[in-house]
Amino acid sequence: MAKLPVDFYQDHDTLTLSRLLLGCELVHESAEGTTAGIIVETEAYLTGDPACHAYRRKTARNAAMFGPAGTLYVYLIYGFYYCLNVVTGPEDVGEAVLIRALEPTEGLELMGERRHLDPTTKTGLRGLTSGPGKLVIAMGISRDHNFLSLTKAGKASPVFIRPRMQENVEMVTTTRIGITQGADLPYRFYVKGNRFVSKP
DNA sequence: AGTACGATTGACT
DNA sequence: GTCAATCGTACTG
Repeated sequence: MAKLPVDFYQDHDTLTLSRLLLGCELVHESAEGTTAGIIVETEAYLTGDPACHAYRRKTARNAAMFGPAGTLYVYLIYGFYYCLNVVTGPEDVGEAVLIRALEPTEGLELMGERRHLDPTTKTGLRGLTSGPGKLVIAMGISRDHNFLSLTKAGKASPVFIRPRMQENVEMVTTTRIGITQGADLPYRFYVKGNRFVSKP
C-alpha cells in the first residue's frame, strides 16, 4: 500500500485537503512496531485566520508550517500534549491541517501500551485515538517528527498517509474546537457517525 | 527579564 | 459540568 505522493498535498488547497484526508490512513513505522489509523476528524488553519499559529509571522515554533506541502508540523500544547498537523499550501505560506482523531487499524496492542489503556474494552479502544493529543501518544509521534516529510522514500519518512480505500466518505462540517479567535469559521470536518471523533 | 496563555486531557463534583 | 496540571513561546517593557 503506497504513500500518498507529494502531488496530492501540492495539488489541493488547505480546506480541500482537510476533506480529502478524511478516510485516508495515517501510518507510523516506528522501532517499536507499526501503528495506523483512519483519519476521521480534521481542522484547517489558514493564513489570514487569527487562530492559525502562522497568522502573525514565521517563528521558531511555527517554522514547519512554512515548509512544503506534505511536511509534518508537531507542536507542544498546554505543556503536556503534542498535536500533529499536515502542512499544506505553497512553501513559505503558513497553512496546515490538524489531525484530530483516528480510527485505529493496526498496532492496537502497542497503542494500548503507549496510552495505558486496554484496547479490548469498548472505552479503552475509543480512548486510544479520540483526540489530537491522544492520537499523537498512541502513534508514538514526538517533537522529533516536526519538519519530517510525509512523502520521502523509506526511512526518511516513517510517518506517511495511505490513500482512501473507499471513494465516498460522508462528512460533517462544523466550527473548530478549543479556540477563541476565528471560532465561528466552519473549518472542522469529521466522518459522520464515527465513534472515534473527539466531540461529535 | 518577566509574564500571560494555549488547536488538551483526565480526574473529580 | 468544572477545574487543575505544566511549559515553551511570543509578546511586553
